[in-house]
Amino acid sequence: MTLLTIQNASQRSRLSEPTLRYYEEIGLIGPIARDERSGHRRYREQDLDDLQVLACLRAMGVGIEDMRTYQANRAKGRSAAGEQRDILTRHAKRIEQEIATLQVHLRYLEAKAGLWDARDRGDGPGEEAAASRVHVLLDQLEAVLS
Amino acid sequence: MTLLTIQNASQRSRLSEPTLRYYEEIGLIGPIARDERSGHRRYREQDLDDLQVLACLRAMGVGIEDMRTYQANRAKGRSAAGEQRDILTRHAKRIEQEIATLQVHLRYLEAKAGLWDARDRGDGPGEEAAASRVHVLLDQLEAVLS
DNA sequence: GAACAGACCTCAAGCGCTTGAGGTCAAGCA
DNA sequence: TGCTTGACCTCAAGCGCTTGAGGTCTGTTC
Repeated sequence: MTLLTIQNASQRSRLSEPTLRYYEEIGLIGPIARDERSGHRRYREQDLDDLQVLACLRAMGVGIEDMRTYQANRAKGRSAAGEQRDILTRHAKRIEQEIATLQVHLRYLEAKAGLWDARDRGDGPGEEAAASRVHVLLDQLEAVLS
Repeated sequence: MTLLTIQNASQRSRLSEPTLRYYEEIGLIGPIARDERSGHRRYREQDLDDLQVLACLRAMGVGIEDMRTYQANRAKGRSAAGEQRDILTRHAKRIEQEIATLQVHLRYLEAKAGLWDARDRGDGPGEEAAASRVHVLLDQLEAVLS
């Protein structure tokens, strides 16, 4: 049975070391075994599996409480499959929404950056005031859309 | 000159009341005038313009320090236009990246939700173990991609 | 005139981490 | 043998707000 240091566990799970300690502290993963002399954490392969799952969920913006539920259900197997699916589809919807919003923002940012660019080059008299007015309009548009 | 309560300002800027107080506290917007008797905040149209801009920036994930810079530059007009454009294009890149990542996650979530769905219906003997194995593989894939 | 509702105030704590300070432990080297 | 290095430890504070507690002010109703 291979035991991993927190550094190894961090690399393989792609979670930072403080995050690993944090997840243990709040009980998202069970207490990790310690080295007797040094008191340092030693992770088992089993722990790594758990971390892998948590890392995925986190990457998708799943909140701590949902992670907790998901982990608990994982142990139950088939009987809790429905709830697992619900958690995931709920987040899939959130992400779809988020993508749509970001795409609006992106268009806005590009338009606006273009404006400052024109202003930077200073395209003639009256340009300054006109650009300023367009800025305000764009901001208002964005406020309505967001 | 119309003066607005914090509630009105919140509605029109789409920033929560605590956020308005917070932005004032950290100096993102200048100190807001107060009603003499009650001590309640009274927002001017000028303040609303500032809030509008901040709301846009925030909606796009621009950090506080960049907001501060952006606001300061706004007052300078043409001379700081280059820096304004930089802030915006920098964030545009971030958002593009974010969209790409989210799209990967979305595909992953859908695949995974489908798996739990199959497991829920229980498609026969041996299915349980097989699904479990696929779960682990998917998690690893996601860990690499994210 | 007293009681109530509603909008506002300030202050403190919570979220999910990250960052930093300050200290311990274990191994390698002069 | 003492000294350095590096990986680890714990604890506290910071991020950008949000939420909640507890109190004040103003206006309305009985």
